[in-house]
Amino acid sequence: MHDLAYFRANLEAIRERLATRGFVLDVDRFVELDRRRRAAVTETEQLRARRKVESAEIARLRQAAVDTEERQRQVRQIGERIAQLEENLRELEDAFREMLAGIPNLPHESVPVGPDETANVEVRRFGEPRQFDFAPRAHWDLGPALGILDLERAAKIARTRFAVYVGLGARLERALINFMLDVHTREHGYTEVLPPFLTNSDALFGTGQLPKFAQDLFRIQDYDLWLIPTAEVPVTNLFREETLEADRLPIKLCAYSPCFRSEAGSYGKDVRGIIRQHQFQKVELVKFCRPETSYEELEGLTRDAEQILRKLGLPYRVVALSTGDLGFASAKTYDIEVWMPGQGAYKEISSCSNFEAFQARRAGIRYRTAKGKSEYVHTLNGSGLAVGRTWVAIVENYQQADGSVVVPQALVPYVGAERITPRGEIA
RNA sequence: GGAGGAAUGGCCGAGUGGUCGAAGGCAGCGGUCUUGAAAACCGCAGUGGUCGAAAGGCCACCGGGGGUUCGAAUCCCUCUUCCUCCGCCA
Repeated sequence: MHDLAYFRANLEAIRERLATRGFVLDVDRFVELDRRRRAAVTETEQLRARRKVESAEIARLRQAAVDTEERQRQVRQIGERIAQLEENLRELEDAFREMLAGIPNLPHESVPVGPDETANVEVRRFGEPRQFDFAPRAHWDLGPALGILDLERAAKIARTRFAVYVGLGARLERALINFMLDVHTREHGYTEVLPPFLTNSDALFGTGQLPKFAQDLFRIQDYDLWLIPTAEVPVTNLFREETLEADRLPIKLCAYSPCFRSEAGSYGKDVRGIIRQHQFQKVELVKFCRPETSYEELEGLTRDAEQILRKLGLPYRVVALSTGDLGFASAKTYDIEVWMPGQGAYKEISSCSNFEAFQARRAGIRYRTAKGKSEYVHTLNGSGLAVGRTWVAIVENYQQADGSVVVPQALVPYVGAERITPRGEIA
């Protein structure tokens, strides 16, 4: 959500800026809606002011024992007129708010301008893709062969795009979650939270998933509850409609959660394996900070996420998304992409964004400045990391010619094994 | 799930139909006094919207939504949250 006064005062510049991310702002419609809405507000309020005065007059007259029947009748008519105007105003407000809530954030000035992901800019790289002396296999071959991943039974009990992890496969997933949480809490200063995995509509509006992206979510029947698509939603909304003390900032939280996405419209994309699932596990990093430090905090948050890959010895690169590839609420985003030998490509494993005050305005998250004024915080988040994709990266990068997988050193204490070999836990 | 009670400004707490945006206290800010501070005293102080160049008006907000009324913090309905008791449960 944009700041209304700022938005009105800079319409043309904003229209041009939004165009770089492929959003067409209907300036005429905005101006017209805003004009009509304000006219309705003025008219309604003037009538309300009149009713107030008249009512006070009635009170006075009645104390003086004067008959007020006729006056009451007149004021009743004013009241009826107000009710009509209020209904009209409500419609205008709804239309206006809906339009405003559907406008994406403005890209930060440092974001490369371009129409789509082809304009993304690589900012750094870590490690080199390993040279195999055999043909590396993809995880959808390795997993079932090792008996650690069962997609067929998952489809039977749920549907396609779900997975069952078995034996050391399940253990590896759990090990990664604990490893990531330990690194972020012990070494990077984040506080761990374990939030609800379902949230209400208000929370999803706050972070920007609603109203525009309802089709990407799973909804619970008969309740105003949805399965979270990311822990960003419950964690960012922790402080919804709250004013934080400035000396508490920045607040750094991390959370493990499963994430649920309908993946509507992604037919034919990443259909094999577990790259794209309806349910996956993720450790999320979330920050609340003062506006003047948010870009510094974005660099730090991205480094924190990268650190997991470094410790695991997985090659990756960091990419600055172009204006055309930015998510709805983001002002700037770095994607971290890990090397996947089975697919011969770098695949997104984390997305780290600064939302500036866009989410804070929607969710009403403020802080009190030194002068005592309350202002909106900046919010940031990033995956630290997507656990399922990290699982894939380990299996594919650490595979051996005999089909086994060597466990990265940093993870051995968590997995309790140095190597994953077929065990046949479930036939 | 059932029965009762509660929800007022940063905090505490008055207020059951008519200048109540809301007494009082605490905390906050400015000032007087003081070498300085404290105390005391005086004053200022909420959020959002809207009109206005500004000064300043006006409107809304007493947990959320709806209703009754000329007029609602006050009455009615409903929802939410918290507390007490019963039931159930991990």
